Amino acid sequence: MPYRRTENVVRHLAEREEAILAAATTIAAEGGMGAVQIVAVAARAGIAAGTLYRYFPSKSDLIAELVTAVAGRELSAMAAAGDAAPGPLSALAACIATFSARALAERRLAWAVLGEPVDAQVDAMRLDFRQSLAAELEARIKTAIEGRHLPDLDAGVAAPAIVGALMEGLLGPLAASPSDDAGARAAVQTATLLALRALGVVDARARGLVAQCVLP
Amino acid sequence: MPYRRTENVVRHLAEREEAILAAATTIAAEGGMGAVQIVAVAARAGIAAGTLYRYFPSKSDLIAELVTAVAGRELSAMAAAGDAAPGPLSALAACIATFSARALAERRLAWAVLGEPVDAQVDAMRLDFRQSLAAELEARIKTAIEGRHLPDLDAGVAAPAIVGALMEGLLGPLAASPSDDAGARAAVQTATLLALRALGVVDARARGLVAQCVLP
DNA sequence: TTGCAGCGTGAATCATCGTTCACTCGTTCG
DNA sequence: CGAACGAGTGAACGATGATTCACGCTGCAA
Repeated sequence: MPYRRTENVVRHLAEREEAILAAATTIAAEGGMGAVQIVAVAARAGIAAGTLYRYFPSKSDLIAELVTAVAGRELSAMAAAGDAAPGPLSALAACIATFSARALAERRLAWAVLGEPVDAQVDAMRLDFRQSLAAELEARIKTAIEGRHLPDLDAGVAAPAIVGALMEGLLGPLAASPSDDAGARAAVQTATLLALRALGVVDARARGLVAQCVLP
Repeated sequence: MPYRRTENVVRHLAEREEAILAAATTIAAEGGMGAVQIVAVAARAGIAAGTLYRYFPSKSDLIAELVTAVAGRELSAMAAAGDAAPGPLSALAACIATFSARALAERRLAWAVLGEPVDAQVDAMRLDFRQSLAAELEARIKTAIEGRHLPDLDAGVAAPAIVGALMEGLLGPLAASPSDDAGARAAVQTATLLALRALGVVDARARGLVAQCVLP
């Protein structure tokens, strides 16, 4: 029974899978989803195209893991920021600001994973991410409504709308890319302010809700 | 000098070009941009693939004309609705509500032309459309700010954000599709309300701003 | 040291589509 | 009524990119 899974072998395999995923992520962050091609990823990871298929059964699976990883990281950060906030409204504000700030910090990657045009097969996975983002917001919006912190409104429309607004207002090709850190911060604050006001918070800025955010 | 452009010939050519464009639009409205393929469009128009190239130099040009046609129609409707309104705020409300209502009425086509993932070459044209939408809104937002109808805010972020919010909140795959006319109207009103509040209008509903819209 | 499991390889293959082109045939003009 | 023009055709081509596979090589096991 030769070639048992030694420590060494296992580690090597895991490292290589990690390297492939990292290569794919880097390429996505540099050139968008369109640039994530098997040969390119393999080359970046220092292996041949065929080798990649020893680790991922198909390109779709590779992309799925990539999206899942990024989404998981972002969703946790967002949830953590929300949970750390003192009340429903500041939780919402923290979620929105955190998501915005982190997305803006890795703008290209965020856009690749969230909104950039790709083929349909790949798109299905990103849908989950947007769905989860919207779900997280929707839950917090509903909580705030129940606690009378927000006026009654259709959270099912509002949550996706906020996701879309942040995507298009901060990440998409229409958005002006902030040149420096201060500009980015200002954009995040503007976006947060817009989102909170949309939900019916009239004096978000005065309450100091827009300043919160957790950076990567 | 044979084969001069007779009335008949000219009309025939124009009709055929129109038919091709109509076929492409229908296919886009049914199956999204991905389904707009040369052979499929040609078949739907009742001609051969090669014939299509007598009318459009490339697929990109075909898509460009398709997007331009739809965009022009929608932008005019939006501008008209805005111009007919009595003041800057109701103009904004009318623009947003009109766009939303018309987009929702042809949801699949609107999404295909505005947001649906496709390849990069095609995407450039849709960018113009989103750009124009944002520009129209931005101008009206600035007017309203100058007239002190809105608080000071960064219109360059707000306008794309609203476009994104409407796209994602009403058209995108996350949005629940309204089953009936009343549901659609409610969704449009919710979206309009959110957008106006985001801009700083605190009592949009009370002022009756959200009821306006011009249907197709 | 030797045998062999299984990783690594990368050229070949397959699939998808946009685009072309040599040819047919209906229409127009003299 | 022909001759010529040019619309129409659709199979073939080309480009791109994912996926496969037969073979070489590495490094565990005995």
